[in-house]
Amino acid sequence: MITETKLKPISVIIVEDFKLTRVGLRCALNANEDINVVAEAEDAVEGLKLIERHKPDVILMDLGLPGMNGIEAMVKCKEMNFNSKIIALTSHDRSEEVIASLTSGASAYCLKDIDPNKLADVVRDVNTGVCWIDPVVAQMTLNALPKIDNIGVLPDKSHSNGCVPLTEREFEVLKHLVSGKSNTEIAKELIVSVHTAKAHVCSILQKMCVNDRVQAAVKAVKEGMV
Amino acid sequence: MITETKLKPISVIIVEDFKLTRVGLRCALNANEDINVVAEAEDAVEGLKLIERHKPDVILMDLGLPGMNGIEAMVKCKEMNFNSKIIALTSHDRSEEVIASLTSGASAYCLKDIDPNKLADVVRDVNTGVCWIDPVVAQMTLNALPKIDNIGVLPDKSHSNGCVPLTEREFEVLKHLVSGKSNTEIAKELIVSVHTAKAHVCSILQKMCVNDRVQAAVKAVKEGMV
DNA sequence: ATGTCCATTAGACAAGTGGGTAATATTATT
DNA sequence: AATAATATTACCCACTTGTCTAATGGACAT
Repeated sequence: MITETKLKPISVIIVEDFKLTRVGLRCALNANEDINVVAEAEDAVEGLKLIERHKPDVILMDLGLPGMNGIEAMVKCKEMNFNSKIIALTSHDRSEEVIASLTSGASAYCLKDIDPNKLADVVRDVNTGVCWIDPVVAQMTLNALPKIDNIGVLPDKSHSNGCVPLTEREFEVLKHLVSGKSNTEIAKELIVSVHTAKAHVCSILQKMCVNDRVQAAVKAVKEGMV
Repeated sequence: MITETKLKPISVIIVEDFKLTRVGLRCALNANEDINVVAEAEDAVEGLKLIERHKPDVILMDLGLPGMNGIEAMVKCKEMNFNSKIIALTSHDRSEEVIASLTSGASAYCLKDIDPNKLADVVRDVNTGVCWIDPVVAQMTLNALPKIDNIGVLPDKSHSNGCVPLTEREFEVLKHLVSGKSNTEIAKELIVSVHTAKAHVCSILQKMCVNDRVQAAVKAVKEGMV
């Protein structure tokens, strides 16, 4: 059963300047038991405040906002470092806007004429980490990806990163490592001895199959495990 | 759920070498009234023949096929120019594999441990043109998108590297640094002494306003200067 | 020619790093 | 109750890193 029945509902914040659209979104989403719109904002500044206060699971962000636009807002939002997923919502289908959204923190890109039920599905998907892109702009987004030599990509040697998962603690250490902290600083942060920090770093390196912390940091950033 | 009322079902072809997985996929999908698995293949060559014959709406393509691999198969498939949507299916989460799939014609990337009901949803989504990417690899895919910060869409990030520009040589060193090389290795690569390499690294750190090479590497990756 | 910037080299030094090995406590799992 | 995994600490050792001062030659501009 994937029905999220008795779990706590997905909390959502809507940032959208048109009142009518805002009401529409709220109604469409609140019609679902597993989704709960906890707040709404009509501009980015207000939105960011609400996001900071509520730390929602999912943020519906209109791109065409007055004042600070949606993309700037998403950047600031990501800087706050909650784990909120962002759905970019717009009526345009400009290529740069799509790419800019997705590289600025959005996990999904929806056009406003999306079916309300479908939108609820997207909210659920995005909440689990899925990347979802509207049909109208999907192809152009895929075309923007850097081309890689297709042949030889599959040595099928299953290993790379996923094989040995990091423990929670190691993951915590990794985050500090990526932010450029030394072992001593990491130790201080986690309130453990330097020896412990070193031990964690050491096993992180081995599990990630890299030789030093720089490689670990780069790999972590590139693969989005931060 | 969105019940696709009495329209003709979505036709699907499965290309997968493991018989058991194949059966599992077929059962999981055929359990849905609006989805109809019309054919199955256990290798790419056979798969392409079936695809040509049936012109399915959606193709489930395993990447780790014997002989011609799934990515090659997708390229050939796209060359046939039917409008079939492709879902890449694999158990790996290697970054290059994901990108290669999506640039070779796939509209979706699923790991094999996906929930069967979810897979049916993905089939429906993809059939409408959506791009859908598994949570495990979503972030790394988004990170692979080209950064576009010179367009008016994005906030003016002059702080990034604009303060003090790196020289060509330093840039060269930075690239090696990001790839995880030690000063000794960088020196060997550039055919200079270790002292030189260290000197370059030192000025890179100062120009990038960071304290150590890890921070430099992370910043370089995040801001797309590599 | 003079000054400035860059690339190169060098020696020295304090601090940090990564690899060993090994021990103990806590926590799940069986 | 026994086992396994994880977190924690410690010590030692070779090596790396980042900063410092200092020197040399090339390029480019005023």
